[in-house]
This record gives sequence, C-alpha cells and structure tokens, in this order.
Amino acid sequence: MDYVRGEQICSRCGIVLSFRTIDQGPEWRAFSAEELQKRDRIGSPPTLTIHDKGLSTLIDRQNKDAFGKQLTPKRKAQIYRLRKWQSRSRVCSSSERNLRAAMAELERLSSQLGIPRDVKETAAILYRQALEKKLIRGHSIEVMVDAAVYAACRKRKIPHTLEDIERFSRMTRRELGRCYRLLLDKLEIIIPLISPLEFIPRFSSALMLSERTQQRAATILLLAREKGITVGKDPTGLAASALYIAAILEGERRTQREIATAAQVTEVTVRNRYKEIAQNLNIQLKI
DNA sequence: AAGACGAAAGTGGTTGA
DNA sequence: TCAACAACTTTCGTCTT
Repeated sequence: MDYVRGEQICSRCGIVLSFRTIDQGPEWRAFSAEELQKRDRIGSPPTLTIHDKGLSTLIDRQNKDAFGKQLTPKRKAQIYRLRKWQSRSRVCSSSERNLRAAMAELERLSSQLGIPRDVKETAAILYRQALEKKLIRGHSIEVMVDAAVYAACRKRKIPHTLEDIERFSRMTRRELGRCYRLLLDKLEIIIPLISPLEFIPRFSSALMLSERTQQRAATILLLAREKGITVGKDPTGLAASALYIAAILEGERRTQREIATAAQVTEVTVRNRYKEIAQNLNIQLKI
C-alpha cells in the first residue's frame, strides 16, 4: 500500500490495483501524543483547509451559562453585543471571504484529483501566505488556488503535471503556470526539480508494464543522467522514452503511440528522446 | 494497414543584451 | 523590451514490417 498516494500497488508487477483507497489505520483520531491517549473518535483536527482553521466558536443563542443557569439581564445584554460583533466580524473581512471561497475551491479540486490530505493542507498554507503577501489581487481566487495545489503536489513529490490540474480546472495551463511561478517567486519556495523517475510507476500502470520493465527504465534514466543528456529535457518525455526502451528490451513492446498517450507527450518527443538515449548508452534495439 | 521515421513550420518560455 | 534560442508540438509525406 502506498498510503501517501492512496494507491494499492502490486509489489510484483507494479500495477495499480486500486486508488483513492480508504485509510485502514486506527479510526480514533489523534493529533498529538496527548490525544493518542484519549482515543477520541469525534471532532475534527485543527485544519488549515477551513477558512478559520476549524476553530470557530459560536456564542449560543440560549441565554444560559455553562451550567445551564439563566443569565442576569446585565450579562445577557453583554452577551448579546458580543454575539452581534462576532457575527459581523466573522465573514465580513475581505480576506475571510476570500479564504472561504478559496477553501471551497481547494476542496473541490483536491477531491477531484484525489490528492491526500497533507498535500491539501500544504496547498492551503501556500494560499494563506499568498493572501498575506497580497499576491491574489489581480488574479482570480480559482487560478491561485489551483496553482497552489500544483505547487503543493510538486513540493510533496506527487507526480501530477500541469495538464492534470488543467483537466479539472477551468483555467488554462498557461495561466496556471504563470501563477505557479508567481507563487514560487514571491513566497521564495524551493521546489525540487521533478525527476523523471517519479513518473515511471504512473505511466507503467497505465501501460500495464511489469516491475522488471520499470526497474530497467529506472536504470536507463540513471545512466542517461550520468551522461548528462537529461538536463533541460521534459521529465515526462524522458520517462516515456526510457519506458519505451525498457519495454522493448524486456519483450513487452508498446508502440510509440501508446507510450506517448500514456505520458501525454507526442510520439515525436518519445522518438527523439529514445534515439538520444539509445545512442548515448549504446543500446541496440532490434525492431 | 499500422507503425516508425524525419523534415519543416509553429508555439510558449527563457535568456542575455 | 526585444531578439535569439532551445525544447516541444503539429503536420505530413515516406519508409518498413
């Protein structure tokens, strides 16, 4: 089981048997050592994905204190005023309203993408920081949230491409990329370059390739990197062509078209990459 | 007939003056 | 800000299996 991605993967052939699985861990919630002792089963964790971090307190309408006693008239008036100001302040600040819309969009997108909760939280943090630095102004909430989700995926090494996000977003890849870059610049986030290796399991399961082939593709990629022919190249294209070569070597040939479709690149890119790699690593492919 | 190949022209993004 | 540039895409005609 890959709990981070919520995928059940066959350890022999690497095929993804199921995804978006249910966490089968203990059902009591525990977010600190103290809570672990109590084994509470109720209540939500303090989460950053709700606009007020899930920590809102409502002043109840019943004019009773914690012991159920009626309040004195003076106290009652005081509580009434508190209640009024609470309701006014809660959603009326513009950033609160913004966050409210943003977290709804975050919820929608992340459930469609099926990303795990910690990545969602990361995206929420990024968005909050962006909001504090006034980066949202001039952009729609939606596009910034989607860009934050992409950034969070990159940060947590979830192999999603911009195209994946684009599919569930109303935004274009270009706008998303622009806002993503803006986030990186202004928030000074360091995002590790995504390695082609990360895409291998994903493409392989789409192509029904065996574990052996995946291993082989991985070593091909590592050798290619040593030769220095991978810099500046599209990681998905590299992963695709390495898989193409590996599949042929392992007798599981796939057509360039199949590979290209799975990796969302063109045949031409697969072709160019694999020619380069085969030449540099002296791999003879009998066609 | 399908797959592989490669040339040519176009696109979006980076870089360096 | 603009031009040069590298990587990738699209398109299309040709060759191979």
